Amino acid sequence: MEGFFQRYLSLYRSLITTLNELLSAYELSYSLWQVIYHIKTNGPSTLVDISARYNVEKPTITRRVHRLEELQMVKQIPGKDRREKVIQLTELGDKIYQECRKKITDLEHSVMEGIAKDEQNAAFHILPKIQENLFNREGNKSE
Amino acid sequence: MEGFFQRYLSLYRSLITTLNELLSAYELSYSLWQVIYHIKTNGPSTLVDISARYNVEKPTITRRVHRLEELQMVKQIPGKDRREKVIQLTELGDKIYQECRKKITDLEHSVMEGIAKDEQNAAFHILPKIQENLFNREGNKSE
DNA sequence: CCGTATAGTTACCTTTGGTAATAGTTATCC
DNA sequence: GGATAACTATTACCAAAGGTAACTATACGG
Repeated sequence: MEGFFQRYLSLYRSLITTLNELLSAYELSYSLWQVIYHIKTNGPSTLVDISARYNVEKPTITRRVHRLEELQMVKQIPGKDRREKVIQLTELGDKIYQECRKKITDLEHSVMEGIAKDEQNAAFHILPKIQENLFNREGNKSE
Repeated sequence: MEGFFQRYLSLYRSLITTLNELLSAYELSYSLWQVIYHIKTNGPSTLVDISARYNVEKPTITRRVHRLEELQMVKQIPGKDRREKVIQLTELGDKIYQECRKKITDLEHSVMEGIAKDEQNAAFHILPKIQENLFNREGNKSE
């Protein structure tokens, strides 16, 4: 499958730019959206949860959460552990989630226009498999 | 196809990190690799050629080319036009291209292990179509 | 109780890319 | 032919995103 990476990576810039433009209407970017999405999907979460989920360092998530607090889309409450802070959506955050979710889903549909359903499914299935293969290869290298 | 973007973008970080690690052995990154790849594929090129190809601003390419010059993988010669500088690979640049090309192709293969050929083909075909759909959507918006 | 692990933060740095302005060169068109 | 526009490349400045190291505060295990 020579040239696959090129095609894959070529799409990236277009896609992330479009998403960021779409989200900028709410003063968001895709990286901030990820936090909102994770909380919405997994319920109130800690910084460590989120950083583990996206395989990103903690300070990166600290920053994102602070930004979302400024935007009043998220608030932190103490966890059971006095170290922990549990991050949850505010009402505003939830409202904005709904709106963005809709727009992103629309975009997901419009981007697939004219593409056969079975091709869409193939691509959908293949992506996590590639990621797994990548991960395994990484593992092997450090043995 | 809900969740497609998430899957797509989740793979991105893993992939670009792996590629950058692979290329770091040659003091390269994927963004520098693009320049080498373009010259190798399209022959000696100007800055404008490259920036148009990757849809990236000219100063960005100026920087990449300067970096590649430092690494002595690329050199600039005057074009027919006294404004133009034509960028071409040095012998070293060509040698490194060959080595990286091989490693990247190996990676492309290993990442597809255990994935049916027709699924691979579907994904391969779908990516440019998605990009085109994105592009058309962009176009419509500014009308 | 003390050493270690964990959650989160802060300060600093790197990579990557964009925008605006500019110099030098060529094209165009009255 | 000369003014004006267009084009190539560069420079300086800025922004987004993420990483590392060091630190604070708290929890836990023996």
